[in-house]
Amino acid sequence: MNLKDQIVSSLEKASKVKNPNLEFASHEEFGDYTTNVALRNATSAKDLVAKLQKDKDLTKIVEKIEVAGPGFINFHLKKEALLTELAKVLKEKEDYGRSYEGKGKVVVIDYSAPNIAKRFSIGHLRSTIIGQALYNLHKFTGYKVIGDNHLGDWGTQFGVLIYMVEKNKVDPTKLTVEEWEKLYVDFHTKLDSDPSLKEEARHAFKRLEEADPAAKAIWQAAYDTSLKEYQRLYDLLKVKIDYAYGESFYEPMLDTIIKEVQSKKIAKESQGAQIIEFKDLPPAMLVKSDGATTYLTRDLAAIKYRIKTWNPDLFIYEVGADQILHFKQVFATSRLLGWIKDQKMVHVAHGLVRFKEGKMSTRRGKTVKLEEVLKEAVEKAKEFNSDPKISELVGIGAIKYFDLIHEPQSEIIFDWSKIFVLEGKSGPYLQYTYARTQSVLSKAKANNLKKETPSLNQEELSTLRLLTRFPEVISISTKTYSPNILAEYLFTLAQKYNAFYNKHKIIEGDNQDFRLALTIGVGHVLKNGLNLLGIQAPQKM
RNA sequence: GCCCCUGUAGCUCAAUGGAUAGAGCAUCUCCCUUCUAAGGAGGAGAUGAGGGUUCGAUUCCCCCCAGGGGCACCA
Repeated sequence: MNLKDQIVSSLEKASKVKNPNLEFASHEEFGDYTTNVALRNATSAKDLVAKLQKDKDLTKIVEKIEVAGPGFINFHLKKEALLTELAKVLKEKEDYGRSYEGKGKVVVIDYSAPNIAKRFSIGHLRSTIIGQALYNLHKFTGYKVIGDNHLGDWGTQFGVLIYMVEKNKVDPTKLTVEEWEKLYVDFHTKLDSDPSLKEEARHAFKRLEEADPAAKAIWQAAYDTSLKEYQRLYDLLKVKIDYAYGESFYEPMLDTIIKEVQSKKIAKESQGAQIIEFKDLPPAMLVKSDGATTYLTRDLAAIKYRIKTWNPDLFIYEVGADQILHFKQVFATSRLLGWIKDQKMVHVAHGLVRFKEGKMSTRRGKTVKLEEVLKEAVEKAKEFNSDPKISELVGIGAIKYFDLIHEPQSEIIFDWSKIFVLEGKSGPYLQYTYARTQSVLSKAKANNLKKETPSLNQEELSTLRLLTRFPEVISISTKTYSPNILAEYLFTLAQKYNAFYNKHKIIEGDNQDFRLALTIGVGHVLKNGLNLLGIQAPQKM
C-alpha cells in the first residue's frame, strides 16, 4: 500500500466517510496531503484530528496533523516514512510503483489502426503512442492486456482502389504506398466533377465482398505493400502490437452478425438499407442499400470475437474524436444485443492533429507523413549528439513526449516549428536528467542508505517527497486513461532533481549516501516512467 | 438546424469544487577552474463576456460570443 492509501484508510475509519478525498498539498507549507472531508461533511475538523492522532498506524508515518485555512486537514509525513519509501524504491528498482489493481482482469486495447494503402500519417501517431502508453500502464497495474491493431483494411475505399487500378491498367504488385495513396487522391479529385464514379467504387467493393478473385488480388497487393511499410515505422517507434486482425479478418463473420441483429429485431429497413435506431442517438447503418457492410458491422464483429476469445472486462478504443458518435452507437448496439452487461467500454477519443488552416485530409492529399517528421526530429537531435543511436532515441522520444504531454482529448495544431521540442518541458529534458543521474552514479563508489536519519535540505526533501508519489501517479494515470498525468509528473520530478543537482554537490560530505540513494531512486523512476510512456532512457547523451 | 468537445500569460499547455491559478517557449537579469549548461536561480506576464449554485468556481448550471468535430450509404 502506498503512503497516500495508508492515510486514506485511516481517514476512512476516523471519518466514516467512504473514499474520503485526499490530495497533494498545493504548497509545501501545507504539508504533504490535504483533505477537506470535514468541510464537506460539516463535521468538526478538530474532533477528526483528535481521532486521527490516536491512530497508531497513521502516526507511524505522519508527524503532524493540523487544521488549516477554512477547515482543511493537512498531513505532514514523517521524514522516516519518506526514507523507508526511498529504501523501497532502491529495493524494487524498476518494479517500484507496480500494482495489482487490475489483477484477474482482462483489457483489450484497440489502437493505432492505420488505413491500408495510405501513408502512415502524423494523425495516426496519437492513437499509436497513447494506445501503447495505456497498454504499458495497464500491464504495470496488473491487468492482462491484449493490444489489437484494428487495421483499416476493408471498406469502400478498396472499391476506389480496385476501380482505379483496373481503369488505369496498372500492375498492383508494383505500386508503392505513396502511389496507392495517389490513386485514392486522384479518384476524389475526379469525383468532384463526376459524382457517378461513386457508384463504380461501391460496385467494386461489392465485388470484393463477393470474393471476386481479380478484386481480391488487388486488395492483397495493397495490403502486403502497406503492412511492410507500417512494420518499418513500428520498428522505428519501438511499438509492438500483439495482434493486427484488421477489419478484413471479420469479413467471414459479418453474415452471422447481421442475422443476429435482425433476429433480435434491432435492425430496421430504411430506403433499402438496414439501420439501427436508438433512443437518444442518431440512427446508425448496419447494411448499405446495395447489401455491402459498414464499419459498424465490422466493429460489432470485433466485439463478439474479442468476447469469445478473451472475455475482457474492459474495452479501450484509442481512436480519434471524430469517431465519438460512431463508438456511442457501437457501444449502444452491443448493449442492445445483450453482449455487453457489466464490462466497461471506453472510447479514449484523442483530439485530432490538424493544420492551422483546417483538418488534415487524405482524400485531398493534405497530410504530413510521419516518417518525415521522425527523420526531421532525429536530424535536430544530431545537432546535440552525433551518435546515431542516441540521436534516434532522443528525436523519437521528443516526438512521443510532445504527443503524450497533451491530455488525449486536446487538439494538436501541427506546426513544424513546434513539434521538435528538445529543451524545457520535453522528452530530451527527461532523458538528459536520467543520463545525468547515471553519470553521477558512475563516478561514485558503492553506497548504502545508512540507518541514521540525515537532516535533509529543502531541495532534497522536495525531490524525495515527489519521488514517493510515483505509485499513486501510476494509479491515477491508468484509471483516467491519461498518460499525460504521468508525463507531467516525470517532468516535475526531473525539475526538482535538477534544482537539487545544481545547488548541491552529490559526491561530497556527510549526506553523500542519502544523496546517492536519492539519485538512484530518481533514476529508477525516470527510466521506468519513460519506458511506460514508450520512451527510451539513454545512459549517456 | 440538432448533438458533442474546446476557450487560461505574446505563443503552446497544466490545475479529482479548494488555500497564493502551475509550467514550457519567447523576452529581460544572472550562474560553467565544481559530479553532463539538452541544466539552474530570478523578473515581467493569464481564467472569452454576463448571470446563477456554493463557505469557496478555471472546474458545476443557464445564456451569449468564438473555434473545432459529428449528424445514412468513407472509415
